[in-house]
Amino acid sequence: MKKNPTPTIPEKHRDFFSDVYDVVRQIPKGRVTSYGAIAAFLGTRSSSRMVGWAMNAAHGRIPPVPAHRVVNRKGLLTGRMHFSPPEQMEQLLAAEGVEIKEHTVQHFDKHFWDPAKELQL
DNA sequence: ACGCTGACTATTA
DNA sequence: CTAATAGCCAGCG
Repeated sequence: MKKNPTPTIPEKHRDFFSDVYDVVRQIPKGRVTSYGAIAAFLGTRSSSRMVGWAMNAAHGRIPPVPAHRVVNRKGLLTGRMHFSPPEQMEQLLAAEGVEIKEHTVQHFDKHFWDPAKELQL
């Protein structure tokens, strides 16, 4: 245990970053997850926005963070506009076997990967 | 210091 | 199903 995951007192939000990146990097190929799932796994369920914020800082990070595998709870690739070419995100997902239509993950529940259930600690 | 914005989600109508 | 509202918190003008 790192410390109390209190959302109001992230003494070192850096831990939050590390945790987010660690989880995202463990997403299996061809799977996707949501910001809320990661946030809930970290204990900051309500701070799902902070996950996206962490993702924004994930660019240029090594080892690389597969941020393209993280979408919102509807399966919509809301973060596509933050990639070099916005279409890169769905392109990467498509290359991993994830069907994308109208910037949205098809069969989202099927490709969904929940760290709290699959990773389990 | 104050208000607005944003890679979000859950609840309520 | 959609629309509006609240909660969340770092960053920026």
